[in-house]
Amino acid sequence: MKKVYVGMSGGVDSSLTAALLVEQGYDVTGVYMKNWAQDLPGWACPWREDLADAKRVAVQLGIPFKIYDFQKEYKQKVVDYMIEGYKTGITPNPDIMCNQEIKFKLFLDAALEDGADMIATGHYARRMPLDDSPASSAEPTAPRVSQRSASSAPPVLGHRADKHATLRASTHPRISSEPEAPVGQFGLFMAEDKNKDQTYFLYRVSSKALKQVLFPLGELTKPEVRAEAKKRGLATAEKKESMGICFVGKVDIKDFLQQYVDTKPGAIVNQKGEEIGEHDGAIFYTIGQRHGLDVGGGLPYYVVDKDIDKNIIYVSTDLDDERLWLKEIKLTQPHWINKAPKSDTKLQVRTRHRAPLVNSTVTDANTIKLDDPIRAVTPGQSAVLYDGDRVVGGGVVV
RNA sequence: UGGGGCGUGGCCAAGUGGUAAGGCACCGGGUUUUGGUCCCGGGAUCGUAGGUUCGAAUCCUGCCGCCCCAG
Repeated sequence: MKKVYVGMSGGVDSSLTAALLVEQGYDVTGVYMKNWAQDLPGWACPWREDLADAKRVAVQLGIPFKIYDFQKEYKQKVVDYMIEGYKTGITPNPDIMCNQEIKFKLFLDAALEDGADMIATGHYARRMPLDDSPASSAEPTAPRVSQRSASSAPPVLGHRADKHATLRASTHPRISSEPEAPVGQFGLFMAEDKNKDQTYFLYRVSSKALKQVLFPLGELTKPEVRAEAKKRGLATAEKKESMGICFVGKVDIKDFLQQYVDTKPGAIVNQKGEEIGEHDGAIFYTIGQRHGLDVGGGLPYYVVDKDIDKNIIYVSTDLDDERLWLKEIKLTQPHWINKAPKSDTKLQVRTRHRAPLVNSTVTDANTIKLDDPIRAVTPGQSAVLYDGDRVVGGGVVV
């Protein structure tokens, strides 16, 4: 009987995950990962309730229950990564980091060491064995060498890319790119419920880890999960969705950062070059952002760029501002789940959770040319590439 | 202190006699396992003091403030 350790957060999804595995005959152990337990000014960390809920469900299911304390590692690998990223002017994605470093590395390793054969989580994603004929190779297009599109790249983009590349290089990037895994075994696929699919956050999971991971909810829709949980009388069946940074919760990111970073007021400059207001720290703002600028009158302003060194944020009322619509994305720290795509491979990409897929061409390991421009592609966020339902991999936007 | 114009919620801005549109910002809520986007909801008696009128933000007068022309 396979021994499976299930990450139980105290929510419906992971609760039902555990229940399903028990029913499927696995030897299930529930594990609550204690990653964050600190209150913040004006915000109480719900870890006690979450732990209690997870434990309650474990008791209902009659499975062993454990607590793994990863607070130290979570702080280092996820929170510090996030804080450092913001300091350099990018907009990091802590949840992707959390999956890479904590759930599918630390937790996996700890579980295996503890005697588990596999781990499982309540993610909406699917894992399936790949055929011998690797589905990874999409038909190669015109057999030309990857051509740089220097001409088509807007000057602004080039400038910005360089700027951020420099910034990143000066820090210690915490996202480590996995060595290319051998083709084979398992691929990561979008969930059946395209509305809840969470593969965007999982593209940095290694194929090695995928061999030992189960996603029992991959074939279910959210309403079904709710119904099934209710049918089984799980204590968390009606629990409200939790949102925000995983394990930390719905904290105001600005309030959170202010606990760790000192900032100074700076200028808000519009598309005409006029200073139209003052912000309280450029690191708090991200590309495409509209609210929080406190500048009113006429049309809404959107952040189109920022200069972290000068502490200036650039805004525009022009919805078609060229700085807001990129046709090409430059990546750093690429990570491919099974195999890197060949040059000029046609794939689909998304640059944020739940965003529609956009047809694109991977011209080389770190360049994606988009068929249609994407709004507010943001440095620090990830671009994830799909081949149909299969997650090919992706990288961090530079 | 010669002439002209303006002053509506934090900002922009409709409304010129019938009892305050709309947008932005902000706040609250919703969507969302990051940030962001998006969606819904919320606020003013109209610079001020009088007058005319059944009734005024809308007409008249004084005052205050601002802008332009006045070279």
